[in-house]
Amino acid sequence: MNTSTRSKQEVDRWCDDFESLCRARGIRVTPQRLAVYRVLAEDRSHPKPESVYRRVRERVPGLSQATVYRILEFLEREKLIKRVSADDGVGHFDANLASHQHLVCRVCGRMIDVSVPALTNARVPSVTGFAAEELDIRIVGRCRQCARLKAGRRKPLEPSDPD
Amino acid sequence: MNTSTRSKQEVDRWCDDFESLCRARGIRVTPQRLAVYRVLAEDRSHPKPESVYRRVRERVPGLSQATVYRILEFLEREKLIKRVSADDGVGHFDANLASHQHLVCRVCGRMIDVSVPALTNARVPSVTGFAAEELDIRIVGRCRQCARLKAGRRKPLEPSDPD
DNA sequence: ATTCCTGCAAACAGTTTGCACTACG
DNA sequence: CGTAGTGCAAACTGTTTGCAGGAAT
Repeated sequence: MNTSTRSKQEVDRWCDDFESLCRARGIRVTPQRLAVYRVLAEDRSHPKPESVYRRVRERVPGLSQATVYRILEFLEREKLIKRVSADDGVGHFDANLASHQHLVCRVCGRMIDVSVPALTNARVPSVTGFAAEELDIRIVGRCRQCARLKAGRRKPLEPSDPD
Repeated sequence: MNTSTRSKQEVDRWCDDFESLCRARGIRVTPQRLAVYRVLAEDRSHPKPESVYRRVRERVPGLSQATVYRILEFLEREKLIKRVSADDGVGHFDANLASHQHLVCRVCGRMIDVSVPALTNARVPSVTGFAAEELDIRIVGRCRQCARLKAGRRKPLEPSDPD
């Protein structure tokens, strides 16, 4: 099983839920929004806007980059997707709203979903003077491929979306 | 006490350590590097390159932005400072290498150091096929100021470096 | 003296915006 | 039909790079 995609049936279900949730909330459902959401639902690799754009465009030819940015920002504001924190300075998005953590390779930047029970169940600490809502946990290290390489090479693999 | 600065004596000590560590490692010590490091040591607010530039420039007049970027990247590579993950798409840096967490306000973006024992002591989980090295934990919520404001206002306060 | 660092300015990459047009509900 | 969404292109912000001169060891 390819770890960076989801099964078609799961994706279909997510998209159906997405569509009904939008309608219920009075959010307009456009082909562009549906397509952006679907690409995110299919892709576990936390793609960047540019990569979302490339893939959505194959299905919605006229699509413009600006629209992708606007949709991603909008869906994030509506809490229908999440923006995941990364230190490469570019946005990464995730349709998986369930509590989980990310393995982050410090060499290639790849980000892989995991769910470590001890962390998923960790209580959000109470801190005075701060309304803590959730924990965002990244496990930083080296992925299998990068761990093999001897130090020295700078960028053995391209970041998150190699395609 | 101002939570976003460190005492002069502590800063001096950090800078001394920094300088001797550089000499020991054969890293050239330039006024620019020293000044960038000092600004980071003084500032607990995880400043962006632009804000580091502004402050360092007051002390090193000729300084160019490119140099700040180069120094930040260099110091990070040498593990003398850390780049902290943020989702505003711009780099944020931290001279505090001790294990700690960040409170991140989802409204204004402010990032505050905390050390929650339960999290600081959390064991780095072992994940097959991944050489896990450290945990990067962000506690996301609303800071005191932003928690007070009723929903509606978009950006009550400016992100991390208001000055 | 040699090697590495810095300043400058231009190039770049990612993201945002104004405006006219289109389409969802 | 009205409002909100989209496409296009230009503007912007943050960051990187090439090169010539300068400084640290």
